[in-house]
Amino acid sequence: MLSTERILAAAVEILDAEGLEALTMRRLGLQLGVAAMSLYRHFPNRDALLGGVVNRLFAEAVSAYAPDATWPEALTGFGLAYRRTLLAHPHAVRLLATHPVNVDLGLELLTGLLSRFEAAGIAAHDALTAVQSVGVYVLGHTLAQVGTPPEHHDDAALAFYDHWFDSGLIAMVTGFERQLV
Amino acid sequence: MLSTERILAAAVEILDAEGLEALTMRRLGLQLGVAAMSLYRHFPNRDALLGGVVNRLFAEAVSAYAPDATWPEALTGFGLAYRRTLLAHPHAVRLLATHPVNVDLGLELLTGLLSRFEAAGIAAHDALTAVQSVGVYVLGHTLAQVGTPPEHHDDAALAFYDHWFDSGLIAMVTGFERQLV
DNA sequence: CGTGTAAGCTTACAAGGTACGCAAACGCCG
DNA sequence: CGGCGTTTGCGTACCTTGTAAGCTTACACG
Repeated sequence: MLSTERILAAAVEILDAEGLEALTMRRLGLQLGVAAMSLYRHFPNRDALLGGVVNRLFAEAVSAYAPDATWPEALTGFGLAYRRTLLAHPHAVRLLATHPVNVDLGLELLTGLLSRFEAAGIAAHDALTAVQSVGVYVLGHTLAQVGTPPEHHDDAALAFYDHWFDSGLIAMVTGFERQLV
Repeated sequence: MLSTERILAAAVEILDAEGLEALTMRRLGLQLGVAAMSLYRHFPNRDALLGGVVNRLFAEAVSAYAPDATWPEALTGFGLAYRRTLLAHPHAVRLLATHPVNVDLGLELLTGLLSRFEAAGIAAHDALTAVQSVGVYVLGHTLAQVGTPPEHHDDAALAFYDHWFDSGLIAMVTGFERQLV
């Protein structure tokens, strides 16, 4: 029996194993032992399906961490966890870039993190700005990393990206620390 | 007479006027008064053509500004100019996200900016980290902005994105200022 | 048992990228 | 000036992919 969940799970499998180009309706149907057109009972079109994959992965990223006590620590932890999840699904990063995460879902998933700002007396509006800034930094950075040609995928490159990521993240978080009282 | 330059210029035109989905080989040929297959004399395939568009737009962005004296000012100016160019070609932003800019071209275009770090005695390696961090922040932020559904494209939204962008950029630059002695 | 509804299937079509080989135009040489 | 190789563009055709439309099967419920 087909279900939204089963379809999305299969989609992520294909994505991870074979990349974005391989994620066609027919290929996905094959994976599920079903005809391509059957998928349209659950999604109006391919784009909606990809959107579902995006929301699923973002949820995975955010659920994978528990926010620390202070907001700078929690914010840093969010950035690290988000990056870790994205790098675990390298072929999905381009999807995240082109299919924005559902805003309401994003806010709901991030309440834990946002509450750390609230506890420090920071306006919700400023908290959101900081969290979103880190979010787009992580996405942009990961895009750059997964976009490098495969011949550069050695240990030195890994170390370079790790260091670069940390520097930028630290700069941003400390910058916000000064900015937000 | 067809040339790489003419093709890329026409591609950007179509992109700006009709969006990324409209940029097909046939449509581009039409624009140039030429058959689709003729384009393959200048590009091995569509992806290479899109890569050309990306490099062209990045060059436009970087050429559009002269770096200020101190590196924090120059870095901020770069971020602002890069964002301005991306927002001037909203349909191209997804391209920039999926087709990384040629590294050597990027470095060459950014020598002016990097020299400001050098003048302050900052290691080339650290300078690159800072510049790239701002670059991916700008791209990520612009992706988020152009990805918002059109019904939210009012003045309030514009102000929101502007403020968010500035906050994140300032945080990052001041963060690097503290980090880089 | 009859029937209505949900789940999946079959077929078919329209785009779109691009391989392949031909044709025309141009430059260079004798 | 004539021949010819090379460059530039074209026509045709093929394959892949998303998806519209309508059919079929099977199960629930009276």
